[in-house]
Amino acid sequence: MEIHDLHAFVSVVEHGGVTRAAQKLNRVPSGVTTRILQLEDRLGVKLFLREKKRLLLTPQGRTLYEHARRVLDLMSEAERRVKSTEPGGKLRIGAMESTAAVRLPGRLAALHALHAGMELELTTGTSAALYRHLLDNRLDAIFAADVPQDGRVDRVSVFEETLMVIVPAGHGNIRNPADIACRSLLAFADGCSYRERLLRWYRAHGTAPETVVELSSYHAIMAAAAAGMGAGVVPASVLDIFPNRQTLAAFPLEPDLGRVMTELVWRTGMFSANMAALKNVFA
Amino acid sequence: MEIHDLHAFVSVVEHGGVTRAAQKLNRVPSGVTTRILQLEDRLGVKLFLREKKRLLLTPQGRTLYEHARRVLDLMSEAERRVKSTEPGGKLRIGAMESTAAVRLPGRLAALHALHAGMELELTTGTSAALYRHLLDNRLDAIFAADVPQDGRVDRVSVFEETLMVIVPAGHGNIRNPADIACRSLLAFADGCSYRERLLRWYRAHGTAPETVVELSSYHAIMAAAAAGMGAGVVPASVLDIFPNRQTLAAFPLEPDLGRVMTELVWRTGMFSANMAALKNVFA
DNA sequence: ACTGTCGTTCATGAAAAATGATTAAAAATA
DNA sequence: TATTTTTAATCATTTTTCATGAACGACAGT
Repeated sequence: MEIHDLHAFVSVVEHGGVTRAAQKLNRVPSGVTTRILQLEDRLGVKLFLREKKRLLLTPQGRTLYEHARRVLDLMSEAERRVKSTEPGGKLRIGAMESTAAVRLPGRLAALHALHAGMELELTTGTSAALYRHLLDNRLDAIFAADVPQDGRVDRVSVFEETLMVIVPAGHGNIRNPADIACRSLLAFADGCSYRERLLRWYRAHGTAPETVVELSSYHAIMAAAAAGMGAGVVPASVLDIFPNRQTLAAFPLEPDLGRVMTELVWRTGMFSANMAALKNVFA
Repeated sequence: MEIHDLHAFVSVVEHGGVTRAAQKLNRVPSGVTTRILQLEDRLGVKLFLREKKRLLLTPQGRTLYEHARRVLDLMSEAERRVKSTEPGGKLRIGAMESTAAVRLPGRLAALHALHAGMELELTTGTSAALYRHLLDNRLDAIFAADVPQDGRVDRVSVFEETLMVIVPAGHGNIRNPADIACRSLLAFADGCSYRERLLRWYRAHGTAPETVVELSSYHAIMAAAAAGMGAGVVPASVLDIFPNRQTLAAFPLEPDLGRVMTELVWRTGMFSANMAALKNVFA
């Protein structure tokens, strides 16, 4: 039961005869006959009732026809979709928590409005985790920071974030880690590139936070910082949407560590129509 | 894009490699590789990204996979259904008006209850019209009377009807056409075997009705007869379900013409599982 | 009786596919 | 580090499959 056979069969049914079917298929009638006969033989079922010189579809033939028609339609649909340069179907996007919260909602909505056929799947995670998933082919594109140089991926810069050290309101100015009154560091899960940057900053000044408290959302970090649990680090854009902004004091990290590029990264050779549409919206 | 190719492709995707796919397909790996490469070539699209002897599905590959999976499922479903000896799918039944009204409802309901997968399509018409449709393969089975002997069809007797000549209540006994006081004959459309039988009866007695009024339902015929418009002929079974039975007088036609066998008829060689189920309910 | 149409049968040549051996590169193991 | 396995790809060869064209038989319409 190959597509070729079904094509011949369907053509015979729809054109009501081997000869006309053969013409439509640009084939010789005897070949079409052989196809049908072979099909009947393999299925062990009579597809047509031969009467005089006419072919009458048997009930089994009708059953096969109905299915064959759907199969052929589905096949051409498949070919169309695979070859299509139009966006459509699933696109698995990964993003850092902060990016997902501040940068993506508006533009992803715009993307969806532009290409209704696209199904966007958004997963959040740390830059490191996202990058692993990209390499494992579990994500099609990620928004991440500090992604290592790697020949297997292509990238384009999309946002620049400014990292802010946050402490309770009233805290004095912060120029280096020693200025931070809080001993605890409030941070995101391991693998978070912002946390990594802050720790680099500590190390650069020959020190380290006493303890690190891992929290699972930026809102939690900011709320904890406001409550005096410790110092945290968040992008300025995230800080801007924090409802109780006035409960926090915030100081920019020194530029070489505090200016972070968020990149849109995808696997080289995996630049699909969906990827193009995504890139278009952001870059 | 043949089914064979799709099989190889989905197997590679699902087993994550050419080697394992080849094992599952009882084929040699090199053949599977060639298949995939050919598929990519014909589609003009990279299905896999080759990275360090590993195959990673591209977005286009994923699109194809999703469709291919459905195609293969549909194919096996088709094969299953075609080979199946279980009733299911459409069965196009034709019946005379009288049979459809009196004999079929109960048993067709039973048939449907027995095989929920069957879709019964009932068409009514005269025996002659039904027979034509059967030969044209527009019906799968018919309930009809006086179907000609014909090597192209098989048959089985299912009901015996007794034809009754009906006239307004109070009419005297009827033994031959001359006894009928009414000049008009109320009859079904041309091609109705009952009407034909009644006319044969007239001819056998060397006479003919003055005029024939064609009506489109047995209820109309009985109502018209009750109103004195003319004489009609209906099966006793139909007469039994007429609401105003007492407004009519009815006399059986002489047995050789008045006893009519209704047969279930189908085309030789078209005895499907559905037909078997139908026959089982009636014979 | 003639003519044209239709589906089928058959032998033949051409195209396509599976195979097995081989290679190159990477991963697993010692 | 060295060795063994595993993996996908390439190539020549064999096998299988398919389309072709000619011939045939059965019918339909003038």
